[in-house]
Amino acid sequence: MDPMNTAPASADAPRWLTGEEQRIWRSYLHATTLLEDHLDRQLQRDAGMPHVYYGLLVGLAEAPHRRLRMTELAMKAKITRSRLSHAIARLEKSGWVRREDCPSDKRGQLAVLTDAGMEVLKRSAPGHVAAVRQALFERLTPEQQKSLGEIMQIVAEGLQPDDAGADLPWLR
Amino acid sequence: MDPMNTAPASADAPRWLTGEEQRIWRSYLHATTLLEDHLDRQLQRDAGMPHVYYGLLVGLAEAPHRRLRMTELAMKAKITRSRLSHAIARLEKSGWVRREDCPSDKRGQLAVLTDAGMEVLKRSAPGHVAAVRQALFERLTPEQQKSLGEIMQIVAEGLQPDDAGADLPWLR
DNA sequence: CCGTGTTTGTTCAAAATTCAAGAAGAGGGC
DNA sequence: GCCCTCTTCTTGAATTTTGAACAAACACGG
Repeated sequence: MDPMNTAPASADAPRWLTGEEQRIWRSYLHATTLLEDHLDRQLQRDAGMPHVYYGLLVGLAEAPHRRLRMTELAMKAKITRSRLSHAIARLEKSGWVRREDCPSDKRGQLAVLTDAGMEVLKRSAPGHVAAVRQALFERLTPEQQKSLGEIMQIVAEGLQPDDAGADLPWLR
Repeated sequence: MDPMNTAPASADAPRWLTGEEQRIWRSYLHATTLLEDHLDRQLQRDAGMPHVYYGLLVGLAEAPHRRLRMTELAMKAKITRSRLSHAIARLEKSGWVRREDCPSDKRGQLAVLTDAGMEVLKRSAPGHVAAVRQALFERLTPEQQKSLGEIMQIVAEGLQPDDAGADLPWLR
């Protein structure tokens, strides 16, 4: 009846994590930071860019005509437009991306993957995939892989900026 | 018999991710970046520091006498000593940590959690735990939580700098 | 005690990220 | 048209992170 009764946000007696939850959370933190660092170093060494930037090139390579509006690319990569602006500037300086004006919207910019960008992707993709494989998939059973996919899907959905009000169902 | 036969590293025909593996990997990337951003903003707003810094305070709070050698703290938090140096400098400027010389090793430094640091921890912990709960645990079944713990444990173990040569068992 | 190699922690500069602010265009309503 | 609001993207400054280089102290074989 009373929504405040079932979700006391953060007031009153805080509900701490149980010992088991703490172990899970710590494992999560350790695994994710170690993996991200690992891939960052691998790509910095082999491709000359951090993991996020690599992800941007992949996003462009998959898009029709290898180009995407800034906002779309930002959403696809789950980063802010500001961050993307800086990132694209850097990738442009490296010659892997160029900007184009959007014909239909004079405010808009298209990020376009250059041939050089496609090249560096082709060249570094195998090593990157191998790293992901070795760090993640090779260590997990098929069941664990499936489970991981479901779990991450759920978590991601719960955090989409779009679904911001998802925890206020009575306002929908 | 021949180790090279079972692990062609990254040469020759690269073994790409299957469609299902790609979905899993993307979900992983989206979930982890969204969650880390979410917690970073939450803590920046409520505690005035990013998530990693908060983790450092927690690490100190758990340590005997609320103090830890720099290297130990760095290992506990899975970050480099360089990064830790900067972070501690910042936390020191905020008054939440202070440095002490290590008695037994003149090279060493101890990072010590101050009372003010303990205060900010106490004050912001409930909100942080609530955020973790809401973003992660509340959305997963007990089985999924258990599975997540096991998976992350495995991944983390595989990336520990200590275990660097774990994929070269014949050298052990 | 003297070298030699390692560990510890810091520093610098360069790179990356965040946040707030802002310019410029789009999209209506009137 | 005009006004108002929202969207798009960029910018600049401050913060954070990285990687290499470094000094100081340790460890230890000789």
